[in-house]
Amino acid sequence: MSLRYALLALLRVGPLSGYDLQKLFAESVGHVWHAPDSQIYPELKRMETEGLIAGEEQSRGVRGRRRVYHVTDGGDQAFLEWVNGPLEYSRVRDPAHLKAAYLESAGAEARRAFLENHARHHTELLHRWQAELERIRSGRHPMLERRLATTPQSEWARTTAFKEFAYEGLVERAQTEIRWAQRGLQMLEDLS
Amino acid sequence: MSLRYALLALLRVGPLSGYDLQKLFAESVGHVWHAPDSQIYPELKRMETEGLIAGEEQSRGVRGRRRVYHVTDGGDQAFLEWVNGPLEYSRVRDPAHLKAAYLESAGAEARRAFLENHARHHTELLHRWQAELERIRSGRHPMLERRLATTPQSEWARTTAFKEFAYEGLVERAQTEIRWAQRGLQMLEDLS
DNA sequence: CTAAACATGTAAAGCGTTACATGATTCG
DNA sequence: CGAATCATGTAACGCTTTACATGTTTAG
Repeated sequence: MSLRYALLALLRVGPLSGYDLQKLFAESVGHVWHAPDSQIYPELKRMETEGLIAGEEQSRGVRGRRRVYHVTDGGDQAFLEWVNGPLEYSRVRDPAHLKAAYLESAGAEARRAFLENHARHHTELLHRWQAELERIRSGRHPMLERRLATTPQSEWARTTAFKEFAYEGLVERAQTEIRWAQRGLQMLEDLS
Repeated sequence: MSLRYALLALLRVGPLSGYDLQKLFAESVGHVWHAPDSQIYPELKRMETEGLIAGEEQSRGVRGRRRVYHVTDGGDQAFLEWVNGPLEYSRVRDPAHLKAAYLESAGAEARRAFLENHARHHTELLHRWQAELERIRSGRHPMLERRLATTPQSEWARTTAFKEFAYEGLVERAQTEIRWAQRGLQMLEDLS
């Protein structure tokens, strides 16, 4: 349900084809909301039939074609309703902590592997998010640049601040997970 | 895919009916993996046809019946493969941080409401998990008690330690989210 | 006798994943 | 001319949610 708002957020900055959108998606919103192409194209179609976006068919070379979408007034309104509306939190469903709770049934090797993997996984995320933060702070973020180009200069600080803030939250979360896993590894040593 | 392992974890301690399981589920594993009854009953059936568990029909009063399930050798093995196997992390999909990244498009009121709600939501989770931790530490946890009853005393410390550890991770995560939201509220003041 | 608790599901719809499928264009 | 990139999907399957659906037993 959030996918369409992620797509609208990108399209609100300017018209894009499904392909461009998908590329841009991967290196911006995709960091907080993954979606494969096979989900993006059908969703764009659905959004068009619902009147949130409109597409124009363009030709590319002799036989090539691409469909460039832009946000309609309805889509803009839907986006604003989403950002201004309440967020519903989904139920807890946490494979890592579920497994952690039953780790005593695992072998010594599997316990260590689990915790090391947890630390590794979140370290990768941490790096990704730190790099993203760096790009935002240094003004080298592709989507943010496009975004600021259509934003009054008086709003630049605010716009950047919210982007930074979002990624800071992700960085802190990753750090918390890494600390937890490392404390777990320490615990394994203490227990043996 | 984790649901069945959560169910197996409970059943491995001792046979239970779908109803008992569902009640126990809500106050133990349900804290890290939510599932409604309408998902539990069909899953039990599927697990039975796959040979992971076996059910015995019991009568209750004149017309009443209940099906009591126990774990088969195959189910036990499947559970051990799960705890000993690698955990696959799902792709990032984070509604709260997605929205946070576009908060500058929201009105001042909606921004504050979002962050306050985020803090409130995670404060509730924090309380739930702290209470759970307290029950684990004081030996008043229903599932853990049943569990320890079938565990050699030499393993009690270890078993309890892993449960504590899992919930500590959840507590720390909730605290991180609350701190983040509160820093965001501070940021709103600073920006205005 | 009535409410709460016991007991067990079905059906439909939505979202997401994975695998499959195809073709055009541009650059070197 | 071949590889990379551009461009767009379909199909099948699985998990989750929500709503609906029904009946029994026990305690007060």
